[in-house]
Amino acid sequence: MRRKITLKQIAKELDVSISTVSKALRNSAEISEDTREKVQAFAKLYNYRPNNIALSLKNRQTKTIGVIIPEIVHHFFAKVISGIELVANRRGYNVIVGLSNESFDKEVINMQMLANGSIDGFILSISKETLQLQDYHHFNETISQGMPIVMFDRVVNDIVCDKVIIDDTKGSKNAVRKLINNGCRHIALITTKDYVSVGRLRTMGYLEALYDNKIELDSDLILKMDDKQFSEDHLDALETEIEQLFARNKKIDGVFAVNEIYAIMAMKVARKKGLKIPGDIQFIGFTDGVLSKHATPSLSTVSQHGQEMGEKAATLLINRLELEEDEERFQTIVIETNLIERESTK
Amino acid sequence: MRRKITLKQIAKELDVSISTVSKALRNSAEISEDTREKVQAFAKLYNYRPNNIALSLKNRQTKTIGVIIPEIVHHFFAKVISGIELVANRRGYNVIVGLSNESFDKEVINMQMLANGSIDGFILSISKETLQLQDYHHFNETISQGMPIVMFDRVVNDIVCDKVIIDDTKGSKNAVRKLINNGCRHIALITTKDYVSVGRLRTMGYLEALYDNKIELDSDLILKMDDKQFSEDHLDALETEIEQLFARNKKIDGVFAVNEIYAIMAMKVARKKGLKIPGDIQFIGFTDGVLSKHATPSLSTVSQHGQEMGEKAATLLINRLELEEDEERFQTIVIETNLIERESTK
DNA sequence: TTGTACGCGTTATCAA
DNA sequence: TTGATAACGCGTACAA
Repeated sequence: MRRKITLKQIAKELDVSISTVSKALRNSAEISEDTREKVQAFAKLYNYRPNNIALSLKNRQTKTIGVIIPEIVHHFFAKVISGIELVANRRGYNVIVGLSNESFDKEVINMQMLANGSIDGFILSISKETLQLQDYHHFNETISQGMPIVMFDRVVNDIVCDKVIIDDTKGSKNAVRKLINNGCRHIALITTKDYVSVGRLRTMGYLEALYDNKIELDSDLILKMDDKQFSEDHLDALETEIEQLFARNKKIDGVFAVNEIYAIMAMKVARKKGLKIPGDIQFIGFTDGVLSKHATPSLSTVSQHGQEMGEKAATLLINRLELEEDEERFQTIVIETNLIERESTK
Repeated sequence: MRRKITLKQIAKELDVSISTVSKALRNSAEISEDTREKVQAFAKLYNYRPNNIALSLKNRQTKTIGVIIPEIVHHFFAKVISGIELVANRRGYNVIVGLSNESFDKEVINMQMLANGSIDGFILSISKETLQLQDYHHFNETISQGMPIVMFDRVVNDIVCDKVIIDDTKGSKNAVRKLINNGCRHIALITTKDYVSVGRLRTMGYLEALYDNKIELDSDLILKMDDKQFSEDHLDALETEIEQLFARNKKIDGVFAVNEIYAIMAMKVARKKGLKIPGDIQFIGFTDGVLSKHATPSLSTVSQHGQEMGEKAATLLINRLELEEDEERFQTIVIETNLIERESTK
């Protein structure tokens, strides 16, 4: 099992110096046509490729982007990665993925692992546990070491870096307004605890829409789930909670959920109770997922444009990496959401 | 924006040699307690971490695994990655992901990018285009350069390497047998063109089950889709094809589909025609996905155990990487499938 | 107990 | 036109 061929080996075989080989391969004008051809032919024969690691060491850059996401088995994050990959590869960068699994410790460890020279910069979405603990030292440390970070979707203001987000409040406000315009007056909200930034913002959108339309807030209609991750247990608990929500609010005629699974679950419960969708009750979720599209009835959702988010994030990061001087101004790009109307709304 | 601190800088600050610093940090007995403490304190203060790139170059190993998959926005592949990550991180490896997007060229480019020193070995699933072209030179080249490959799910016999697969034939045979036992006699098969290995094998399972149960094969019941990827267009075409399938076979009472989306689509079409599930017609799909679980009715499927596949693949690869001598025997691990019965079957 | 020298693979600079 | 040398950051065998 032979090793990959190196400049040194080529040089030895051809009885020239290493630097001659190096120059010949890079078509340097310094080298005679003769040697150049000889070297290139030999290199081609043995399928020579420069060693990336050595180049990284020398150039002090790895041409690799580190991506940390809370969970990969999730359509939205998968889409984002897909977008990052697209831009990164086009601009000559690799993408390396780390999973935090919604855990603070794993997030920290994963970042340390990558920050020690493996990558040039991070693109990440903060884990729920980190958001809850509000411990952001690892981000600040990374940044102060000169490694840029771009955050997407789940971000916090405390950290000074580029960000790509959607207007969660506006997106959910539009959704709830749509329900109201469609005649709903008793709209339930299924959301997460407030430490999840996107959950909080989407809740705000719900409140604003009610307020704008002079619909009185009924806190009994709001369900805040405490989810670390979508475990099986969590789903069961979710179902029970939703059943109780329906039990104590007989007049619910609309549901807005801050993610796909909550909405699907709510539809399931409603259907079990014999409610007609969208006749008796209408539903809107929040995400990009396949579940929404293929559910029965298909679910209207606020689209997050995950792919675009990934592309924007990668562009932001690479631009910063390739900037000559330190550009101090950090950007926050807000991606427009749009409401995809399907069968769950009138 | 300061750079990461290096041994050299510490040495200079403390006015000792680089190797002294290196040894002190690694708790070498050679170094006096005095200097050791001094160095360690300083290093801690400046948050010193050895540069991975330099270590990779020196040790001639990167402690990184390259994963190439055809498509990340896909529950099964996401699950596999998740499994790979789990094992890899536990054993001190990073995971770097490349997407082939079902394209031969992208697969080749991505592999070349990573093979030049960035990683120690590959875990991959072959793209559809590659399977169609039957051009496997890039795999053989990689292997002959001493870089191990572990293939999963979509594999080919021509390549000598470790593999992790499921028994596709057996899995689908069981599924179809289940339909037969449940009383189905006119079972449609929705599959892919034969160049997709798993499609072919699953088709075989279907045929075997029919044969074993002395049910005559009706080729009109078989639909072979030519899908490069699950684009929107493809889905539309799929729906049309399925409608025609139902139109020309009035008596269909069971459907076996080689993936989730085909099955869900077929259910949708059947429901549109007013058929009761599972009363009039029963469905079984093939995969791990969320769609199946949350569909209405929920879809019975052959579970592929993607997470386990990833774990096994990573274990296989890392074991080989850490083996002293070249172990020539290659393994093919077959993961058991099992039928998850949900509401789409009796 | 500490320091020097070397090598990992590459490129840039300077000398021959 | 070619080659020697240094440097990227690290660890280690060996010398002091």
